Amino acid sequence: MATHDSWKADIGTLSEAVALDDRKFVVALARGLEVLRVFTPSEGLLGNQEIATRTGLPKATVTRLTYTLTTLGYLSHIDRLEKYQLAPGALAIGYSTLANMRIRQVAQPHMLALANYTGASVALGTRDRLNVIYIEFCRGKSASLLRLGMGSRIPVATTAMGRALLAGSPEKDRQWLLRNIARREGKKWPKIRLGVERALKSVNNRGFSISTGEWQSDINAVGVPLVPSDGSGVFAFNCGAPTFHFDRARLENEIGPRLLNMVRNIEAELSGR
Amino acid sequence: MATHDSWKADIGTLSEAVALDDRKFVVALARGLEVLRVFTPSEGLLGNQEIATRTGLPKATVTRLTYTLTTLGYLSHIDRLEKYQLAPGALAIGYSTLANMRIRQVAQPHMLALANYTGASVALGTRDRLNVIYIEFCRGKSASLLRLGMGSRIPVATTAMGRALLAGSPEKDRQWLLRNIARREGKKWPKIRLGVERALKSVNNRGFSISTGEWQSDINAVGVPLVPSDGSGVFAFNCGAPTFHFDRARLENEIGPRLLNMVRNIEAELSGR
DNA sequence: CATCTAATTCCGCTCTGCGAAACAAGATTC
DNA sequence: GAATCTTGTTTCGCAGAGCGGAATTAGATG
Repeated sequence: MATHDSWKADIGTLSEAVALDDRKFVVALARGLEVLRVFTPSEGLLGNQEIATRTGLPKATVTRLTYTLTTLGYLSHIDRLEKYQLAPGALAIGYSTLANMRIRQVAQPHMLALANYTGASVALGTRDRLNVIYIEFCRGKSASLLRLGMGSRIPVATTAMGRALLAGSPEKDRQWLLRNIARREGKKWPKIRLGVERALKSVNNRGFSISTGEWQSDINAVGVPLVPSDGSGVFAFNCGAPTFHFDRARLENEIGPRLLNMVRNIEAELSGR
Repeated sequence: MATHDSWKADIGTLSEAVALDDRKFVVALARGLEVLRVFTPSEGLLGNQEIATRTGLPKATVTRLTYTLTTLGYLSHIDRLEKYQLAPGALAIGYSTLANMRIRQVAQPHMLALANYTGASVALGTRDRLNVIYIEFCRGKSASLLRLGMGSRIPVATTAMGRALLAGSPEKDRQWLLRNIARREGKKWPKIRLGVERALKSVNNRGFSISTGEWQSDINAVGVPLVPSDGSGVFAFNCGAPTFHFDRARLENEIGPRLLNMVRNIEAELSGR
């Protein structure tokens, strides 16, 4: 096998590292998708060279892949800069994904109600690789600083929502995730680990996780996992606001239980009918 | 070459039909992406068989592709139903795409202002294949019936925004689009064509296109194209409301010019600084 | 004009990806 | 409970798609 297998390190959807010498695995497809993945919200314009170094693929291969992706409308080429950017085709797939998450429609009104009542922001998210992605978001009055919204990516290990997702994931996924986060965080891991373990216990005991300024120093939040019985995935909600608005006591005694209650209602509505 | 090339008919990004026997074209990648595309907002759960018939690919091939996509986190398998659905990985790519469209950030406040002032909904969209996709949306007070929002797909030929996009596209793309729409619409085409041609003239003369109930019988709207000078694509705005709110005269004399003015401002802001 | 750097093209080789057909696993019917 | 659907997986030999090192082109820079 070739030497360009850096993406191995980063798969993380399935429950265990795969045998990648697998006869069923279509490498060309994986590589093409990997090219799309190197475009991130912060890195939106890339040339073939940059793509090549970032993916570890040889230049010639990248040329072919970008050519194909451009032909199909997933990338577009900015002639003036000799760079590529993601094109609407990539959007279309994302929107189809979003449209098929019934949980969003069901959850939205509940989230809105809670956001209005508490004045905080309420979000619904799920996990992709080592990130959490918001798939629905209700801005509270005190939204203030928070530069978040749908599509935002936040870390797994230091946020209330991320920790709730961890708690809701099957054991194998959780192990895999923690292993990889540990590797990435290096020295910071021991401290992070403590927070995670405390949060997992908290979810088991009280139903919600807490993060007090562990990600953004001025934001406190609670999180609750939701695993729909139809097996459609693992989700989590959070409710967060600036620290001066939610102190720890209020988080534990009021907001946490309230968010939990909301999730119970959504859960019932999802499986009922 | 194999007989499974239905997707040829549907490419539509580049300026002219490609030589697909091209040595540079990675077929396996194209096929894998085609598998993702058969999942639409209305068809969110598909089994291998269904995917095979919809794409025209042989079963064995589909098995391999779905296996790969699942491994990578773009599809997830619902065991209970023996079906696949789009997974968060697909979302992530879409969000990265959105995040890199500077036009959204720039346009948003302007759109909001116009929506508030007119009471109508204002949207920003771009094209993917034969559809228009909303990438930003401001709901007006009179939003009422309109079941739209970000990610909505609307037709090209019968909507104000679609027609504005047509007007803003390079000649070759426009030709290609019209040819394909004609083919799809069949008998209805002659009538649709008239509306399109009138709209193209209208954009040239007055700067905006109009659709009065030609898509949704109770919605009137105007549209204005915007082609940023950085070559990042072709976009269009619309401003629409129920017919009783926007009669034709008001559309032509007030809303159209106002939307056009808004777009000029956005354009200036985009290229300036 | 020489010297960068980035993108594309060439081209021969290899191993990937292909797909018909066989196989497996449930459901349904009679 | 044998026979017949339907849907998904696996096998396996072959063809040629995709690969990637190296050469080439195209622009920018000094």
